[in-house]
Amino acid sequence: MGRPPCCDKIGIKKGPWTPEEDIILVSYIQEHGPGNWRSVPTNTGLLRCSKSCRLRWTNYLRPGIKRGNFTPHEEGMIIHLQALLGNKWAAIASYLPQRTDNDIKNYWNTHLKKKLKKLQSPGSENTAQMGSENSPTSATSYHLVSKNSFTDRPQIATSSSSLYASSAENISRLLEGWMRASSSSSSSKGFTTNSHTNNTSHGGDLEEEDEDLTRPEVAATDNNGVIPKEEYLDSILTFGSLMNGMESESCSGNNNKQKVNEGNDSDNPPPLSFLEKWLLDESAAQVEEEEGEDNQGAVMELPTIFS
DNA sequence: AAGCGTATCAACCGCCGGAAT
DNA sequence: TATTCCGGCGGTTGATACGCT
Repeated sequence: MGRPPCCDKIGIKKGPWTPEEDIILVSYIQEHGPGNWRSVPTNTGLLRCSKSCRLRWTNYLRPGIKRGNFTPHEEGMIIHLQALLGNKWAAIASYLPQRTDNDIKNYWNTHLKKKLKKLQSPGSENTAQMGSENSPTSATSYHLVSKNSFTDRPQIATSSSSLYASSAENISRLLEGWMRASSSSSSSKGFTTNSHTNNTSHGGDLEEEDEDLTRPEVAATDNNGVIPKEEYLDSILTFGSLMNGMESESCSGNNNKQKVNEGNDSDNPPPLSFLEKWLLDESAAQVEEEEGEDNQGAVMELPTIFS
């Protein structure tokens, strides 16, 4: 009974994805749109199982993904949503369209859990309550009083500055070349641009600025044939656009875009609820907050509307 | 500089629910 | 209705980067 694991097949490759595989996958999805993952390995020749393809796409290659460290507002949202929903990372991610559930899950496990534990520890004035690991907390009122408590976050450099050590230097350079050559013309089309416009519709806060925040440490491509991760991703996506979109620009600008967007359907939040209204309000507040400069020491107090 | 411990995150594993047959 | 298939989700792991001694 039950079906065998899809990855049990002989010849299925595991482990980190190579740039070549990324290009193949992106090209294929740009042409056919996400979905029907079962057929992806077959049609692309990728020696990966369908799950692996889907995961790679949704967690890494999908356009509109914001990388780098989380903003205090995002942290607040995650904490609050976790309290409300429990470890429903996909649900939580739907409120943070630029973040993947995997990212949120990782961030929770590596940062927030500890942070809350700290705050929860005896003697601490800031008592942020946590429920059991897998269930929503009963107390959903958090007062993460001082924004300073977030300042010990690892700096951007930790994740986004890590270089994507390409296993195929040639591909990296090829991609770099593609990107440079097309940056002027493709800057207004293709995945990245698409995602930008796509995600600003529901509370996607300050993507442009956030990108700026995450990019400075990513200096220009170094001289060792290693490209920064973000630039690498841009390259992959641009490459995919060029591969599939060049010959039929209008097609890629419409049909494919739509298909790709379908892949983000899960990102489309349900109709506005009380929670969502609050989140959007918070988002707006966040914009003002960020505009006001980094306002160190400012109070970030989460509302207690759910208590 | 080397060794060691810790943090981070991409990717895998296994289960579940819904769709298809 | 029962069975199989597929996509999705959450938990976990392993490789690597990072920081400290």
